[in-house]
Amino acid sequence: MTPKPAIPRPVLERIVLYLRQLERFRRDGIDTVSSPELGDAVGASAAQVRKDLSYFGQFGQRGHGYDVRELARTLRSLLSLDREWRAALVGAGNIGRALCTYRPFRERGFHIVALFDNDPHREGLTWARLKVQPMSQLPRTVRDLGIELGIIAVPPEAAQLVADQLVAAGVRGILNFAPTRVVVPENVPIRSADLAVDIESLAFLVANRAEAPEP
Amino acid sequence: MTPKPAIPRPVLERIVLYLRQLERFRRDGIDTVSSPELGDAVGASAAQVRKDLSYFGQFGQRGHGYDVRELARTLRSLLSLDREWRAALVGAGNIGRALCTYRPFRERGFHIVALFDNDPHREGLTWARLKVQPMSQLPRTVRDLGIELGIIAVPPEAAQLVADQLVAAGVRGILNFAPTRVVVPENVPIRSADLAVDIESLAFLVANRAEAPEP
DNA sequence: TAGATTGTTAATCGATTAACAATC
DNA sequence: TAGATTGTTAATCGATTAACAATC
Repeated sequence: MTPKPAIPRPVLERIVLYLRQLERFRRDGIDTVSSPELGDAVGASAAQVRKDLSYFGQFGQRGHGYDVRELARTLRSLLSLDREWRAALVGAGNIGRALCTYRPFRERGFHIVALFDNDPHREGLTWARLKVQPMSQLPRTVRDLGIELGIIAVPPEAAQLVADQLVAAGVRGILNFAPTRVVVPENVPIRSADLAVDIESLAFLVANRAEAPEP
Repeated sequence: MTPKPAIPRPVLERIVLYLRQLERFRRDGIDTVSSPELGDAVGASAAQVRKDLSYFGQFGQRGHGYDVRELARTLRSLLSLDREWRAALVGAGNIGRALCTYRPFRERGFHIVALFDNDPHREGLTWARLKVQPMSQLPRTVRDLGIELGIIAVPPEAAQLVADQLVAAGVRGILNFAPTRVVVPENVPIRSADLAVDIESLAFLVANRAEAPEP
């Protein structure tokens, strides 16, 4: 029995982009796209589009391309984005507040349904209709609300402890915004959005940017 | 004349992590680290640490390891993180507000010194001592304040236009938070922090996570 | 000196690109 | 049918890992 081959990370991320673009095409009334068209729109090559899609199956029609609406629906389903996801957000600070009402999350069905912070000054605050709860409430709330995802938006010093608590409470995946490494059991996927790494590497590129762009 | 070899993107990102970790070691009073120690701390192999550092030079002492303080200072300098960077933030929405006071940026010398938004409802708002300016002020402000970086925190529909305006105004690098592709001249480095891609790919991994972790 | 650890080269692995037969 | 475009295989490219001589 062959276990389904793992999707390489870069492929997965591009598939997400393809889906997003397909939905935009749809909104623009476009019914069919070819791999070069889809590639152009997201900054990938036609070959890459086809190769990436082939990890998931065969969706095109030779000579014609892909049906926008159908491929979008299929990818949404394959990515499990055709349903709601409930998340607990830990850290009632600045980014935390922003994420509570973050449109791209909402539009995709990601709902932050509980808010936690251990700072007594923040307990009882209400953001986007959510009351900030103490961490002691985490396990109960995760269970009661059927929360599957945890979002870490605390200072780096606290991130590992929070991750441990999230895992213990039963979340199945973690999105980490703290600029630090967090170790979790390998059956709990974790993705880090490390904004500091982004801006710092950008600064390096600016400071050392190619004098002469290729002709 | 050999142009200095480009640093691969993954290498650059890890170097940023090494620097961060070295500074933590320093704060903990650790004076010397070996490549396995540094690697462990950031989740890289010892070989990778050494290989990565070798893109920038030779910093270790055989038989002893690396001097924490000295390597940190050297990397800070090579990454151009031993100086201040001024950024203009476009988009006075939720993420914009969070970024204005985002500690990891501040601590690294990234200062948001001007705030722009074209929504008349937001003009005149003041966040973190910055008054929201209309986009028409961008070129003048970039010039007057010596702004080098632009941060895009507007809805995806507006992102490309804002990027064009930032480039025209003279910023040298862009950090894009809008969940969309943005095209800029190739002498302007751009990094995208696409939080939607992060959470969506996380959801896929959760929904399809390996039943049995490797033994 | 002996032990430890670097810096670098060679081997491996994985991802991207190119090419093209299949086929709508 | 002829033209277009897919799905896939093979070739290339790039990044990671392993190994080890150099050397502190």
